[in-house]
Amino acid sequence: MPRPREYSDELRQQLLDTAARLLATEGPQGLSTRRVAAEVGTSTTAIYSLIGSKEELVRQLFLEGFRRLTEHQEAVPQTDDPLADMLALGNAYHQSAIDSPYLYDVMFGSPVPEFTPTIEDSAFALRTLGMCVEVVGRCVDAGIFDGDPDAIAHQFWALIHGITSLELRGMLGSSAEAASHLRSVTDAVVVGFRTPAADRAAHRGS
Amino acid sequence: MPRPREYSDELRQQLLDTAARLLATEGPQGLSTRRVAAEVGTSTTAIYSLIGSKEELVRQLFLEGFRRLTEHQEAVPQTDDPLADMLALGNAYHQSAIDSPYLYDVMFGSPVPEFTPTIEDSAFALRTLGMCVEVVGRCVDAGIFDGDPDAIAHQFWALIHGITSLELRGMLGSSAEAASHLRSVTDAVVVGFRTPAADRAAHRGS
DNA sequence: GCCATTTGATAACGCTGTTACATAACAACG
DNA sequence: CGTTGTTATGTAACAGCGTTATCAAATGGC
Repeated sequence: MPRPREYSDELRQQLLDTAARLLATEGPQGLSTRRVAAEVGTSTTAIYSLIGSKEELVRQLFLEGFRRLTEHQEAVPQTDDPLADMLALGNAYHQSAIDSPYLYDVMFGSPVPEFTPTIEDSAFALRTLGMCVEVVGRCVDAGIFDGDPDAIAHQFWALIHGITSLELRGMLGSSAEAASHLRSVTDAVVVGFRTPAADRAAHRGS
Repeated sequence: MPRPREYSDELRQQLLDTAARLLATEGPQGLSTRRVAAEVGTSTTAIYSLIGSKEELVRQLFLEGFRRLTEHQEAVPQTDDPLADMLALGNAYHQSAIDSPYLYDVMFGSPVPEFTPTIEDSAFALRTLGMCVEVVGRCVDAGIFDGDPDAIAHQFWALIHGITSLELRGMLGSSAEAASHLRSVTDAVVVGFRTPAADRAAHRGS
């Protein structure tokens, strides 16, 4: 009875791909429902039938960003030196962000007012940390670090994110300077993670 | 000959204050030229005559944010323990951000698509670091840290910003957990800054 | 061939930032 | 005192946005 579907999964994917491309090349300003639909050669109705809303469209970009980040992390070869592996993971994270600045902004900023991540979105994003927690765990097992792997992984992540975020906003000077800061501060914090937490606390205010 | 001005500096300030209030209470979504003008009891024309554009309006909030941040930093009493002073500065920074999350987002995110900071804006923002550089310099002079005060200050800043930014996006758990991370990672990095950079580099990959 | 049903583009609604226009208010001059 | 010139500033329009109601087109079953 019904007219066969023409809104296919393929069209849905085309919309998402076009949205990702527009975001990457023109930034959040270029990402409008009309524009996306026009590029694909359909109407905005397709977005509402196949995706639901602009909020949902951007959410898909957000999730895709973390999927790609996870892939990049998993592509980092693991060796028998867990500390080197962790630093390599940090560098891969940093490079991913520099390669896709607008996407990184969707993941950690709010450049599109329509979309703000929900608790579930954040929970999904946090899974990206899994690999980091694992490698930190290996560092602890090897006696290189002292402390809770989960906590250390979060803190290492925050450090890399802090450098990356400021660099993307041009607040750390040239990319060479930013890279230097990244190297120096990761080296510094790694030294701190080597030291038992009790000793570190004792140093405070001395 | 000309009609005397009725657009006073006072009206301009009212517009800016109202914009700041709307941003703080309702977020970027509540910040529209019509809304701001209506709250003050004038028309949008006032914004364009006295401020110029929405971009300029948000820029003023951006600059005001850094001015207030500087004030908060300067309110931190300095003692004869430079390391304690630096940690206090970091805590003040963190608290400022937590107290005004939307404003912090304007300063370091791009929640209002119309406004993106220029080089000059970023340069102004960087002056906030002055106090941090100074206190790090005192740490170096006291033999507590080893390295370039400017670089260490930037890295310390990035660390605090990284924790703060992730916390504001709900990615570090409860505020208690975030505070714990902040404490732990600052302790760790301080230990690293104590160690000469050459030694730190030597540790890498070992 | 006709009907029931679904598809999906058109067009509208309300919002946004921005601006052209018109009105209103005032200072200076004859 | 009235006219003129200049400026202030509200009104209303424009273009764009996200969203949705509407309606013509298309199709499988009878």
